[in-house]
Amino acid sequence: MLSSRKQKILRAVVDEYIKEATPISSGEIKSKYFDDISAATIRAELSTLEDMGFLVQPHTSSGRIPSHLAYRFYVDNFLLDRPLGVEEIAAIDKSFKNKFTKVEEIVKTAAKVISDVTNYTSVIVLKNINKVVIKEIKIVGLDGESALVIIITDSGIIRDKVISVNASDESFITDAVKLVNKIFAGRTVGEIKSSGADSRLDAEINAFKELLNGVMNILIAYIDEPGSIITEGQSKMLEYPDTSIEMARNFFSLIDNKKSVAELICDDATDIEFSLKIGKSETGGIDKCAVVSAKYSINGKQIGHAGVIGPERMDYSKVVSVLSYVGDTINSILASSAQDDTEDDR
Amino acid sequence: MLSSRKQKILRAVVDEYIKEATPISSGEIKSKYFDDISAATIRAELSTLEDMGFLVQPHTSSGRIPSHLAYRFYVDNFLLDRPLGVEEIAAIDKSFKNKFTKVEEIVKTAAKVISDVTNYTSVIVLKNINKVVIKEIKIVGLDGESALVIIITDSGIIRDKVISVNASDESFITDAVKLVNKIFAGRTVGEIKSSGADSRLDAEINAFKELLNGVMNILIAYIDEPGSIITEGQSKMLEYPDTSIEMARNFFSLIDNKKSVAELICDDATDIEFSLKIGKSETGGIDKCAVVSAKYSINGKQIGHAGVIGPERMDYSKVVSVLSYVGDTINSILASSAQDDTEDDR
DNA sequence: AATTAGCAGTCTCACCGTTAGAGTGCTAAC
DNA sequence: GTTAGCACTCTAACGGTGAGACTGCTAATT
Repeated sequence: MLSSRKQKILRAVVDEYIKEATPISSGEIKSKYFDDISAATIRAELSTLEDMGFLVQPHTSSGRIPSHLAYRFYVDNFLLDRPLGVEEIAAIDKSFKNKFTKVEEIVKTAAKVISDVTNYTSVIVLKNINKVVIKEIKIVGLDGESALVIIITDSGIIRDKVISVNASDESFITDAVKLVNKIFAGRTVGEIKSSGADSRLDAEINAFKELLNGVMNILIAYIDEPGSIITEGQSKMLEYPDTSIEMARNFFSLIDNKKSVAELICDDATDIEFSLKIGKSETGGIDKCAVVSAKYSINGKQIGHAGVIGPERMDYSKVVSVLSYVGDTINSILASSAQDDTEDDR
Repeated sequence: MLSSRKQKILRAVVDEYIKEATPISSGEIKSKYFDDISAATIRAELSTLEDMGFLVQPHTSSGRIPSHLAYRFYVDNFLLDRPLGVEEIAAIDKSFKNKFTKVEEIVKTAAKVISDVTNYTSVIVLKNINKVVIKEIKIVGLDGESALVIIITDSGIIRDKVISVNASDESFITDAVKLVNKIFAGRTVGEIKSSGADSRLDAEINAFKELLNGVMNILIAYIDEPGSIITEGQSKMLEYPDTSIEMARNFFSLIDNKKSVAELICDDATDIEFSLKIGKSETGGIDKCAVVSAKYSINGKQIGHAGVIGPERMDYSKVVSVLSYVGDTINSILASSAQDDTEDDR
């Protein structure tokens, strides 16, 4: 275990480095953090902290910079739930004051505000959950050649998409709606995909085969999608003076690959609410970067993950506070409208 | 006017520089482009081309690199309609083989394929045209508290959005639809915005005031939006080895500002189909970058602009070919479905 | 045993000078 | 008008040097 003085010094190095992005010397720490001990003593401590793997010296006569171990220790031990400032809370609340109904809108807003308030790139990954229950399917004929299919579930509209049909007359659509709801309503999307349409209805189905296939395809596409990924503020990473062109390249080539972004943000390994990945090995190859992500849920049902990607020297406390406040806000918006639903399945 | 030999030399410098991104020497040009004249002669020509402002020497003893004037001359004189390769055509055709109905989907696909095939960042700006005529408005009640409003115009669905209503019973919606269509159908969005709802209907309107306002707001929001801007392949810019961190910063800070991107891509000043902006002064501040953009229209009606942003040393011919092929493809997809519409208003 | 002042040692950074090489501009000859 | 040849210029790379920033060590101090 680290002596409390070592901890204080380690914390000082990380705090200063996060602020300055330059190696920190013993003298600097002495003048800003300690009145009672000398720079020499701090030097001795720094030296052992380096031996323990927490600090790194770019070269013999420079100050120390934190290793990922140091950041790790920092977030594990010093991460305080620093309350957000009034302007930050105001900014977040303001973004959410509109009424939303489509999940995508809320998520987009959340991604934007997270990025704006933290000044880092934000990512939200929305799970397409098998377990979502279809409440009702509406079909609106458009022009005799195509129709808009609206799929309403217990968590709102999950999809509305145009399919092509040969709708001869008005009643065709009305009948189709009845049939489609008879088949799909009340079941979960997962169920439908695995079991297919109910075979006992074959006779009825034949008449509406084309339309039914269209709806089926929408549902299957929904499940098969990796989930929607929303990224905001990609350019934020470039605003930090110590971002090199290589870092930028690594960062953007990862960001452009939706699959790896999703993997990075969706950390289901642990049960804890927040996941912090620091450094090359933990972030899937972006050196000097870190990822903070949180599980988001509504009424206890997990709906996705939200996260922030930024430089290793990141304001972790702020990011965690923002992620958690935005998560609470979303929850309170959506929970109210879904309260009358089924019981929690925790 | 430039002698044909000067033109050949200028073209050689630009071609080589686009390939190599390094200053081009007289010897290089001699060996790759000329058998009949000596390097010394080429040197003399290079020197006068520099005096004329077409070439720049990074330092006295280096080769020449093109100035924007050179690129400008190059695109004005040497830009040939190089036909696309089979794989490129195949890639584009493949992306468009699905059936689309929402304009956004097509545009997203187009942006993606343009970026993929050219390897530059692509931008599409879609105009929200006042002149679009509302064919029909459909309203689908969802849960007694909210309803989905679908606005269908002569160019397809332009918007579907959830609004909140207090729909007491089924017939309320049915009546509302009748009223809404009575008021809005057949008029253009621009008209509606400027004139508001028809005041003679005031009595009828009162009952549906809330709902009507909701629809009105959707239409107004549509007009007031600067038009949707879709950007794809932002990271492509970083893939070029001569992209510096400053270039990247300039580039991304511009890209993040939707308004200036739109201004850059939407060049209505000239009547010509393609617009090429090269260098800092023409591109709104991104040094060493160029923008190629094209007007896109359907059935002769202009619907927006598509463009590519990349390094000044860009494969202009390829970009122009791709933009024009994609434009034709979109046109042929959408024109067919809208053929039965009103006559062209050119 | 921990702390500290003092000092030597080490490394970077910014200069400078040098050299090799690349490429030009000029000149005189064709 | 063209060209060969050469002097000239500039860069990039390398090594050396001195100032400055910190450290690590040691010996004295508490």
